[in-house]
Amino acid sequence: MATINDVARLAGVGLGTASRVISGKGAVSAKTAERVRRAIDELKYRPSHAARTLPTGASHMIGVYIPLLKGSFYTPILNIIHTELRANGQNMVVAFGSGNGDARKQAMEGLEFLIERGCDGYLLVSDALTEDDITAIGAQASRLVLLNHSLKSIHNQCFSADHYAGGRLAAQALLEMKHRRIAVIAGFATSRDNVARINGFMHELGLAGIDVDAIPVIDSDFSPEGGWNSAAALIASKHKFTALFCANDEMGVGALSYFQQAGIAVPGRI
Amino acid sequence: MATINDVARLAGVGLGTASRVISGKGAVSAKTAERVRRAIDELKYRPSHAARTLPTGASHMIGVYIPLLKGSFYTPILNIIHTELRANGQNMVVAFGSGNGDARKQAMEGLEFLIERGCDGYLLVSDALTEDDITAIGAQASRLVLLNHSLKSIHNQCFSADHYAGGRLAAQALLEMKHRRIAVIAGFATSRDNVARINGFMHELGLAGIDVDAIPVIDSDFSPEGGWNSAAALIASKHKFTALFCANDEMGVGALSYFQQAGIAVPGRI
DNA sequence: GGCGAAATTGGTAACGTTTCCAAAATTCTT
DNA sequence: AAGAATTTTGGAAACGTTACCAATTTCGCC
Repeated sequence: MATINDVARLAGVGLGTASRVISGKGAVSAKTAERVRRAIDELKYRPSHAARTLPTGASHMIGVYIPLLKGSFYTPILNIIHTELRANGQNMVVAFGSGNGDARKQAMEGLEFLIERGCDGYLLVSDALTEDDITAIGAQASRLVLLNHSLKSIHNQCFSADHYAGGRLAAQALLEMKHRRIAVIAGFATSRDNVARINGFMHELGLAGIDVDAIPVIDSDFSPEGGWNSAAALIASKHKFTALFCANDEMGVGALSYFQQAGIAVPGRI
Repeated sequence: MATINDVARLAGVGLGTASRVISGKGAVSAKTAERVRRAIDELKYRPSHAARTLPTGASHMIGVYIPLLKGSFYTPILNIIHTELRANGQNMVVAFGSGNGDARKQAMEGLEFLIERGCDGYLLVSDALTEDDITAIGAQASRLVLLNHSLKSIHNQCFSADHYAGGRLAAQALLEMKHRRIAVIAGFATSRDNVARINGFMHELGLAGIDVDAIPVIDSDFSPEGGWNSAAALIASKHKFTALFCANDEMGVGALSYFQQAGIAVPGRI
């Protein structure tokens, strides 16, 4: 691979001048710049990313952690992050959850892996991290952004959707359609997202005078299979309901699939 | 950030010795190694990835290009690549297709982007590249692996599923179930995958004595929406068929969705 | 205890950039 | 035309690591 030295020699200029042309920083006369550019083309020169990182300290890589690459939740997020990063000349280095251990352990493993690589910044989509974890990564905490989670110590580096409001909106939609007998398929009971959505949903139903304690709620796992099984369980339980709230799309799809197989029309009977 | 020099000084050893302990290459006495390790802990030392890359030339990053992050085809591939890479201490740097321009242009843009970063190797999932493109990247061609495509000049760096055989297997499955009137929803007519699958499928039907020219084939686009529309078009066309072959899962899902909405039982009528 | 062999150690020279500073060349001003 | 001001240029030093070589220490053996 040709280096900047080769370029400088071929162009008959000094090292500094070649560097200025390549990086575009600092003035160079038009004539000289042209000569350097010709040398670059001739040698098919490409700057070494690693060598550039060393004196400047900027790696132009952003590490992104996603709990898992599956389903309809994280994938579009990853897609958008990638597009935005690339438009700004940044690289995306990714780490997904390993699937072993609890969510917090996986997230920290992923983050550590990314930190090893010396990224300029870190983008974590996970609500499992705690204040202790932030302390543990020390100075790197200042280059960390959290999505879908909020921690006091870095609260202005945290960005979330308002899941509580989401739950309320879902409830309002069903209430507007005059539904009063409503069933719920919830996600993991330990998931903050889930708890917030369900709470918001119930709160709104309560305001409408519905007895929320009588609402059948099945705790599931955010997966299509979980939605399928939960829908089956709801039907088997003989509870009567005209509408169903699922805490995420995946379970909604699973439930729809069960209803179709069971010959229950949606929309129609539910 | 602490450097290897800080570690060496604190441990009271030479630079070379510290390097040997950290990289694990070369013999160091147990006593000394322990001293160095304590210094590492105390300083929370982390080797700089970029500095390491410079003398060795190995960046420990593998660039992966995927045409798009959507649907059920590429995502699991990406997932598996990630798992395997990480288990070997490698990083995955990803580039997705931009969505602008033809597939070949996008793939080359993605590859160029990755090459800029100086990865150790490149993994491209794309059947759009040509021999000219391989020539264009010069020496980097030796560190390129192609998935789902094959080019003569680097044929031992190419790995593909046998789409023709896949089409044949699909046909055999339907024939075994005694289907004789079969419809087809194909993918992009320009897609090699699609052409191979359809050809394999038709070949097998031909062997079974079915008039393949009479088979209704609708060219679509591999998307659920395309499958939906094509299924609708097939039904509207009044062709009679008891089985349907879709060139990929996405279109299959779209077709199923249409049939459900149209009240056509699957399995049952189709 | 002394010798040779082997193991361990320290430090210099890369790796390919950027950043600076001083020197040289050019332009402007009078 | 001379001097001052400005622009352009070249090259040394630094970034943090690894690889190598030479020097030192340790060990085994008679």
